Amino acid sequence: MTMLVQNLLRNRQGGDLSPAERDVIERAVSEVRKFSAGEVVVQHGVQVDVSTLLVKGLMSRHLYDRSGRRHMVGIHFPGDFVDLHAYALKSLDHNVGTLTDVTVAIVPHIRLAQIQAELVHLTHRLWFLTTIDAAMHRQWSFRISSLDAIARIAHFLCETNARLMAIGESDGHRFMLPLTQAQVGEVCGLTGIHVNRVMRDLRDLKLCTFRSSLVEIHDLPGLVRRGQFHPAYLYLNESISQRALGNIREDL
Amino acid sequence: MTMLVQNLLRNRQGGDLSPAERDVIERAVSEVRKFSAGEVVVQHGVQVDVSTLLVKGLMSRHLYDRSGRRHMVGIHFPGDFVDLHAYALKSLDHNVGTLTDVTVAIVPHIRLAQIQAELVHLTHRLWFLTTIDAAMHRQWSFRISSLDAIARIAHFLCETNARLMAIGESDGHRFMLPLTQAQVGEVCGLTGIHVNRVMRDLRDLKLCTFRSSLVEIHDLPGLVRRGQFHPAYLYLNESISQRALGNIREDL
DNA sequence: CGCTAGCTTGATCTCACTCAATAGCAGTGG
DNA sequence: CCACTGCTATTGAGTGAGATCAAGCTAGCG
Repeated sequence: MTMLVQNLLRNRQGGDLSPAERDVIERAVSEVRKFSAGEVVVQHGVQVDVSTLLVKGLMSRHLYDRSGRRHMVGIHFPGDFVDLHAYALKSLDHNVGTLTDVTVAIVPHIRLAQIQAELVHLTHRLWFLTTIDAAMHRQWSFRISSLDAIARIAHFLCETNARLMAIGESDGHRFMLPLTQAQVGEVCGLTGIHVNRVMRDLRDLKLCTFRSSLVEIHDLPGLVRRGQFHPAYLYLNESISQRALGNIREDL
Repeated sequence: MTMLVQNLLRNRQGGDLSPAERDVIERAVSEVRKFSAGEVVVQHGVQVDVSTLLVKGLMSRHLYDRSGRRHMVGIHFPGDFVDLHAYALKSLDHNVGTLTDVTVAIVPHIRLAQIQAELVHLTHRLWFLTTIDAAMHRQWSFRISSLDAIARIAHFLCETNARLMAIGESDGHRFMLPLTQAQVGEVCGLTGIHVNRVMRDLRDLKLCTFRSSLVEIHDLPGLVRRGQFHPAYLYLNESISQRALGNIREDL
């Protein structure tokens, strides 16, 4: 009843989970936990036997370089099964932490194993989910290596808008994103200072603004174009994909 | 008997596939095909119902930016199940192509579905495989955003050495890598011209050389250090991991 | 033997980094 | 109530790694 899993696989290609499937996942949850902003939830290299489903708040995955600088390789929103891949990997190659205060649902791998043995379709859907991770990572590395600073941030904001739309946390033009400019820098491979200048440019270009954690997109098609954003890699359903591009919905 | 799958999951954590499991995969192969260098094997966005196991040669995954420049988001060696994730995704968000002449084994998804319904452990191992992809992507985006040009190439060469060691294609210090400098640039987010300068630097530093597709590593620990390489993300077994770092094997 | 692809080197340019300084704002405690 | 602290945002000046443009070189191959 707690609706812990209401956003899981919501608005993805392949259709929503059935109520029965949702229920299976919900019952696989052993515990609901809360963490504060800035905590480490999973340390890299440490063997784990549970996975973490994000219910509320923002989490990140990150690596550190030798000089101690953090680099985000993923960011997670409610409904994301943040480290489902730990079920297959046993230990992670990166750290998982919180960006805000969060609520998470803990799912023991032993219950995932039961699901895998009994429910082929649901297993397939969960597998699907972990491969979308990889798709996002591909896009992140594309973003960093091929786009200039303005386009990187534009691309990141378009992606975030699309993902939040899928879970009902963005109306397509406004959403909350409780990140500092420095953290956006960690995502996009830029310094916080440069993020600041780019945000000013985006404002001057009348594309979007980002003040006190509120992102307002004034010209979504323009932002999409500037960021070379194509939402195919998110494997969202057709309706959300179209809206993520700023197209008027002609269907319905 | 053709040993199409001899390198699949070889030397990974969790142990090799059993002969029976190997046999299951081998029998799931519907066809063996050959492609020439530079061909497109899977076009992004096109629905597919087979996956491709690389038997011989090199393949890549890549995206194009608006100006038509290609950016590699993955590179594949024999034993890699290149687009196994297509089983979960149905269509890909990127292109798959050949870098050299290749031989591949085609595995229809319908047979993977049978395996998934019947063989829980093998399914888990295949799932594991797709999540390693994601781990590599994370490392690639780390590499591009956090390392300078020399370190990026050092890191890439260390990774390649490790992966090729796992399948017996590198002795730990010498291996064939039939890529042009421009292609290495596509991998590392650099121009071919700059790759050339960096290769000269690596030569001058007595770390390694790369001539006519032959990589010779003269100082593996030095290369590892320069590239901030930690092979954990490849989930190789302990022995190969140690050798990939240039450590003398004390065990055995 | 000429063509083409890949390698090599030089000159110049530019985007984003670094360092530095200031301003705004929230929370904390005297 | 204000002083103090710490974090975030903002702007300026100088620097540098890698891009771009251009040209010459090398080697395999029809």
